Amino acid sequence: MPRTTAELPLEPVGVCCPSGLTTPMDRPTAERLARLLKAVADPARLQLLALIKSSPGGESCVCDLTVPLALAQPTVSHHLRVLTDAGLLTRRNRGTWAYYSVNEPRLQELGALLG
Amino acid sequence: MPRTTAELPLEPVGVCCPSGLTTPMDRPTAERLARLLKAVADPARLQLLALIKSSPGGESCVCDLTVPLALAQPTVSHHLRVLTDAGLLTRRNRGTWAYYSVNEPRLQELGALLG
DNA sequence: CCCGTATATTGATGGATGTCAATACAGGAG
DNA sequence: CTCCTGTATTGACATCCATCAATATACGGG
Repeated sequence: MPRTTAELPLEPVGVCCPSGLTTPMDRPTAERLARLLKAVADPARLQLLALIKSSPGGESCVCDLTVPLALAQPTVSHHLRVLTDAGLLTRRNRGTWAYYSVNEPRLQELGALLG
Repeated sequence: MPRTTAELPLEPVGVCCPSGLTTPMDRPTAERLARLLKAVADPARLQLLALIKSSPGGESCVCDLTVPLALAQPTVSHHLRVLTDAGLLTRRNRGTWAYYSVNEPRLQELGALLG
């Protein structure tokens, strides 16, 4: 994956399609939504979302996440990037630390897609 | 993937964890949920769910799905199997035909997980 | 019993992806 | 400027996965 710069955040769910898969879906739309769902469909990333969301202030820095996930720091950074590129996390730098928080409206849009 | 027999349907979402990722999640739980989400995180399978759900009677046979998906029949059968193994589709045989319908409560559980 | 149709399974293949070690980058302390 | 610490990126590797052609299985009709 030769990507030198951050990916554009994917577009929101709601603009493209009705909730609940109530209508046939064309391929391009399905591919966009699948990319978004793939961002969530990973055990480490689910744990990250749950951890960040349930941590005090609703945000965590990378160093607080590697231990509970039992993964190497670059791996955690990778997952955080995938979630951020999907628009599900927001990064905020404070000094040397990078704090991530969950973009909840975005998550809810994804959930509404299925339900 | 040497699988000679159909997989057990995965357990429902609700039994394992609160809605909305409001609490830290252990690895085994995260892996179960990720497997479930992976079943949906594919363009062809999203199209299948939308197509089946919006077809008359809420069910379709394989032969009605290959053309709109523009995929070979074995590929469609494969995706239907993945969704069925995840408990998101139900198969009902009528003569030579296999009719699939969406297990909507199951889908809603998945949606509630995120929202 | 044999054929045609509908569906499922197998095997092979190219491409995506999760993981880590090594390295690069950035900011603060001294 | 120079170290140290926290984070991001690169490169490599193993595994997974979507896809199709070929084949197998199942069912109904004649």
